[in-house]
Order: sequence, then structure tokens, then C-alpha cells
Amino acid sequence: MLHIKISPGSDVPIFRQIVDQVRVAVASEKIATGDSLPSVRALASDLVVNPNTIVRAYSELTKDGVIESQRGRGFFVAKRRDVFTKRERHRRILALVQPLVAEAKTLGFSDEELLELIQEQLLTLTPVSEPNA
Amino acid sequence: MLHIKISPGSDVPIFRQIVDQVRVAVASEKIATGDSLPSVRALASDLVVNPNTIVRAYSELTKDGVIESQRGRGFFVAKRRDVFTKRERHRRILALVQPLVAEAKTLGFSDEELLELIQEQLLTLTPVSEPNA
Amino acid sequence: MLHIKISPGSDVPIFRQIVDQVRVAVASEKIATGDSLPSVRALASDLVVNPNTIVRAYSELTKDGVIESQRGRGFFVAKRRDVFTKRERHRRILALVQPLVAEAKTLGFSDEELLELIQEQLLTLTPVSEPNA
Amino acid sequence: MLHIKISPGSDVPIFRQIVDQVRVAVASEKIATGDSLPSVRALASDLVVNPNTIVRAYSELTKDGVIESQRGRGFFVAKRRDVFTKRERHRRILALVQPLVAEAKTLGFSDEELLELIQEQLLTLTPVSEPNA
DNA sequence: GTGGTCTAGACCACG
DNA sequence: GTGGTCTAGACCACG
Repeated sequence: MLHIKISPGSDVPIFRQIVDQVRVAVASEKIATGDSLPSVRALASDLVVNPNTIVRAYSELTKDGVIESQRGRGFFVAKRRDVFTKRERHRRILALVQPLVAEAKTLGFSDEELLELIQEQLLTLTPVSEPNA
Repeated sequence: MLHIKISPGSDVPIFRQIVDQVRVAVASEKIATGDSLPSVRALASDLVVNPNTIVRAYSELTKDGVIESQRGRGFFVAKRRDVFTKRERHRRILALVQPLVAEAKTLGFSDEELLELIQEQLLTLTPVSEPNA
Repeated sequence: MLHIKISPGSDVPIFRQIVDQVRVAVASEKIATGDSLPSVRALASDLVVNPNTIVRAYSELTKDGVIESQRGRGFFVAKRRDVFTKRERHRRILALVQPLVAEAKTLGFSDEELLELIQEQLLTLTPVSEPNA
Repeated sequence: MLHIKISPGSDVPIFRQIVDQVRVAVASEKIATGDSLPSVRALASDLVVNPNTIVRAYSELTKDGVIESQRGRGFFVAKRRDVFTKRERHRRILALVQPLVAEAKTLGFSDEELLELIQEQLLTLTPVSEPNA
């Protein structure tokens, strides 16, 4: 079951917090292809935010091919497919990596410390699947 | 010599593009403690942006202790110093790491690919010092 | 309720007068964690200054961790947290203490008089809490 | 003998740094009534600053009654006299005390820590006179 | 010439 | 409606 939490005080827009959490839930296989997402109204009421904010988040996820709407039924996790070219994926990730590395250097993090931090974050997102043989 | 380029069309604000590039230039020791930066007006005219945009970038860098102004003379790379508490540094870096990792997952990067990308970026920032063979 | 007054004729910049008054209001607990500040536009119109001047004041307070913005909702008093290293805090406070002491000497204040004045000011900022007798 | 040092990198204007140091030197009796100050040109060349900067500093000190010029001979420490009314002195010192106290609170200094810091600074300025009877 | 402050006003992002 | 970014341009302080 998908559980979304937001920090209204963060400087990350609420719609983006939602987008990121759905992405992570899908990537870490907490929700699987075909699973349903909360309805726009339900989630809006749950998070106490404007329904338009949910619409915006869902619509970005739809554009990126992560979820898809079924008219009248709601939103569902889409079958995984590659949306962007290799070049585009690279471009998008570099746009985040570069400022991160620059800021890390300014803040005085060593290369090792930064890599460890990333590792940590990656672990929190690793599917809980238990790949038993 | 510091060479700054901006993409006015990007969704990254111009002042932030400038901040990031100066950070990188300092971190990679392309410019060193005491070196001067382009004057506010010169850089503004060079990049064809409003001087206030440069003021904003320089002022953020000043608050973070990366550069400092000398009234009537211009801005200079500051002696490196730690400004923020460990906790604050952690807070600031996490704010960048979390969305990066989420986006990487969505884009389909494996943990290894992401870590390699970071490694690469870190290398491009490593001071070229050690001029002896 | 926060009540800000400015002297446009003073040689202290308007944005700094605002910053100082918000700091004092927070320190003396006239406004508490989570309380909202006047909106940028409302305060600008109230003080008859340009909204950018308010933006500048609020943005300095945000960088120092005193307040934080919630996109679309406004600014709020932040939960207290330490942002700067001990060394940096010392650096910042000394930058104010030294000129103060120098000026005090010139004006002919004795050490005792100066300390008393500071004491007095500290008292005006002491939270009025303890509502029980 | 008066020994003035400046930090061009400080955000305190150079002329003000000079003013403060002369004030302190007089207050701490390192230089006494009738002692001469370095000539404008000598000091400018010594500090590697524009002579106008020295002129500005000396002229502020003259206005405040700390030094006085003797046409063709140079500047000398003036006989101590009160220039400002009690009310004016109070106004001037409060203008420095208030922001200091506000900033100290923001930075998390306790009342005791702040008072100690001031004490320390006062001690560095105390006349070395040894008032033996 | 350098940066610092402020105004006036536009347009955008978010909710 | 909220804040965020940017332009255009003025005037001041400092050196």
C-alpha cells in the first residue's frame, strides 16, 4: 500500500514531493504494475492539499510513463517502459548531479563522504523483495 | 581565468547557474584564494543579464563564505572556512541527494551507474595540482 | 502579533531594520515557531516600501534559519536550529562587538555603563513566559 | 606610537576601521592629548590606501572632537571633551547595542556568553596605565 | 570605478 | 493569493 507523506515547510514543491515518492515506490517495488493509486480527491483530502496539486503530480507521472489513467476508474502503475533516450536520461541526471557535487565541495564533504551518503539513500530505496533463490 | 556560461532558457535560475559554476571553479581550484572575480557590471554585460542578477549570485556565495567583497575593489575568492554545523551541512546535502536518487530510480539508472556518474563528476572537480611527475 | 516599524531616513538599510526586528520578535518570543509573518505584499504596502525590500529581508532571515517559506502560503517562524559552526558564530558576533566597544569608549561610556546597557537590552528580549505566579 | 592595521577584506569600510582604531588608541591611552598622528600621506602610503580614505577618517574624528588639525603641522589628539549630550550618546550606543543583541540571540548565544565576550573585548582596550598612587 | 540599496514593474510557479 | 526571478534604472557609499 502506498503511503505518501509531505512536508509543507520544505522548499521542494508539494507536487514534486508526491511525484518523487510515487517514483520511489514504483522503483523500489512497493507498488507494482497494475496497482491502483489513491484517487485525486482521496489523496488531496488525506494530505490536506488542493486537489489541483495532486492532479499536477499525477499528470507529470503520466507524462513520464510511470502511471496511467483509466478514464472513470483512476490511476494505475504502468508497465515499466523506457521513455527517454539514453542521451536524455544522461542529460537529466547530470542536471542534478552537477549542482550536488558543487555544493558538496563547498560544504566540505570529501568524495568518500558524499558517496556514502548516496549509498545510504539508495539503500533506503532498495526493493524489500528478498531475492531468495 | 574564470569562464562563466549560462543557458537563459534553462529552468535553473540564472543566478543559480552562476553560483554553481563559481562553486565548481573554486572547488576544482581553477580559481584560488585571493583571486578576483569579474566585476558585477562586467559580468552582467558579458552575460547580457541584469547586474542585479549577478549581485544576487555573488551575495549567495558571500553568505556561504565562498567569496568576499572588498568595498570599492570587487569580489575575491575567500580563504576556505567552515561556516555550517555538521547537522546543517547534512540537512543541505540531503535536500539535494534525495531528489537526485529518486529521479535516478525513475530514469532507470542502477545504483552502480549512478555512483559511477558521481565519481566521474567528482573527478572533473579534482584539483589538477601535483604538477610534478 | 508582529508589529514592524521602520525609519526610512536612517542610515541603517530598511531591509536590515526589518531583519533586526523580526530577530528580536522571535528571540523575545513575541512570535513563536509556526506563526506566520505578514505576506511580502502586505508588509510592503503597510510600510510603504517596495516588495523587493521585504523579499530581501525575508530571504536573509530564511538563510539564517530564522523563518522559512511555504510556497504559496507565506513565511513562518522556523523551528529553532543551529546553523553556524562555533567559529562562524564567534566571527559574526565579534564583527558587531568590536565596533560597539570602540564606539562606546569614544562616547565616554565606562565598562560598567556599557554592560548595564546590554543587560537592559537583554532583559527587554527575555521571553515573558512563566505565566504562573 | 600609534600602529594601525586594516583588513581590506572586511565588510567594515577601511575609513571606519581607521576611525575605530584611533578611537580605541585614545580611549585606551596608547596615545595621549597632544600626541601627533601620522600625516595623511604617510599613513596612506603605509596602509597602501587612497589618501582620501585617510582624510575621511581624520575628518570624522575631528568632527567628533577626538583629534584636531593644526594647519600646516598635522593632526593631534585633542583634549578630551564631551561633544554629545547624554541623550545623543545614548541614542548612538543603542543603535549598535540593539542589532548586536538581536543577532546574538539568533546565533544562540546565552546572555552570559554575550556579556563575557564584551568583557573580553573591553579588557583588550583597557589602558595599560597601572594607576599606581 | 567598485559594490550596496531601493524602486517600479513584469512574468512565472505553486496551490 | 502566495512567493521567486528578472529587468531597467536610480542614487548612494567607498576608494
